[in-house]
Amino acid sequence: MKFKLVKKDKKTKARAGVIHTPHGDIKTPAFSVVGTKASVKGLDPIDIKNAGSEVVLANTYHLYLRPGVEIIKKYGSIREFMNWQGPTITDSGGYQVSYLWTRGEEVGQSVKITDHGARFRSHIDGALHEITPEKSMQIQKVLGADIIMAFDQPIKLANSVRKNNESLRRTFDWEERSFREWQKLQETGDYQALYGIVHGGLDKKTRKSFLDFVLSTGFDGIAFGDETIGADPAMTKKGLDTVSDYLPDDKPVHALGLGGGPEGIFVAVERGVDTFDNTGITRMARSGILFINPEDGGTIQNKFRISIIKSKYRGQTTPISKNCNCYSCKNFSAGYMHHLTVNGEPLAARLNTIHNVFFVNSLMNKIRDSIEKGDFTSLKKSWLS
RNA sequence: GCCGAGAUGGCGGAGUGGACAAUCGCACCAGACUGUAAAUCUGGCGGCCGAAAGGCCUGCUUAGGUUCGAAUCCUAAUCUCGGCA
Repeated sequence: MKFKLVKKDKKTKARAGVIHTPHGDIKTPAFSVVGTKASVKGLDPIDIKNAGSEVVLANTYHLYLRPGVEIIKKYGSIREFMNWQGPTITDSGGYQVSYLWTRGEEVGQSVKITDHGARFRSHIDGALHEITPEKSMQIQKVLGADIIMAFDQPIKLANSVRKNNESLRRTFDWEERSFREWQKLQETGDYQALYGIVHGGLDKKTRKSFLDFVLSTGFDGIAFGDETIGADPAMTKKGLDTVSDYLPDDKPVHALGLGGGPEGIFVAVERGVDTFDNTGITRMARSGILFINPEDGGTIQNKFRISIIKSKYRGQTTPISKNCNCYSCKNFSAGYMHHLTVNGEPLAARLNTIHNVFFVNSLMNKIRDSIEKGDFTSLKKSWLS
């Protein structure tokens, strides 16, 4: 993998670049669409490509449980398994084993995390499993993504300081072990870039020491995780501001689970984020929340989105947006999309997802163009003011 | 025409003397969605006032009646469904 910076914005830390991977280039800033179980729900690889996506992010935890590494081995990698030709990323599964259960009653029963690793029960059949940093790397080697993540344990702001400090200490150790195991595994096969994850929440000192650790260890890229990067743009701002001054030019930066829609994207990009993934964009599509740009009435207040299930769209003969060039808007009316969504037709998931993914990819293209032309700030103004 | 069953909120359907403005489901309305256990989840849903707690009004086909009290019991009417002619 090689990251090449094309242009840096003068007023902000936004940057345009290219990530060269063994399976294609990713022009940055870019959105990595999420295909957790080697599938972007509702889309096939042609749809994904036509919606403008260059990279897909899958998940170690889910694919390890199903179909399992032995099955993926038969295909070669998730690329062959899902027939996606382009670059891929896998998340390490650290996030999943730590926090997948916190919504249920089984908190503390289904997962036990020690310095050695995470023992947990499968959400599918209850079987006991363990993922260690080494094992996460081994699984990700089989999955064969171009970019892989170190095994970590995200903190939660609601947790006690003591618990979070333990997670942070453990994550340093886990990431170092991930790195050592990864070095061994890269002796064969296609090169997989390993990103180290910078934790620390809103604490500048911790963030900085994590960043220093990631840079000095020799990871190929930098990832930001935890909830401060999540849904709230104001929080994302604070979280990224802790270390955005220290990001190097020669390492790509990924925001894991960046939320907040267009606003969150601008916040992240102007702080040096090159790639990000997000599940809401595709998940919201399936429940009928669709993005619209400023020309169609998108604002910070409405979060640049509409709900296609609202009765006002019943019978509308025009598309969601006349300005949108996505397959759905070019071929179908808003009234038909409303009808499909209200009725839970499988086609609704596809058309809605295509729209949202295309929308975000288009925004990323506009952002990239504006950085190259030197007018990123005015683009941002036209969206956020 | 006769015999039998029934009529509850936009719909389906509970409740069969007081805890009922009425379980629940659907529909509808509003909201949420971070490295996806999510085609998911949450809230509202007779009217009026209130941020809420709560208060007032109207209400279980219609008209009477019994009762301290009726969606629930009685009488009649209307309508619907099933069976027989």
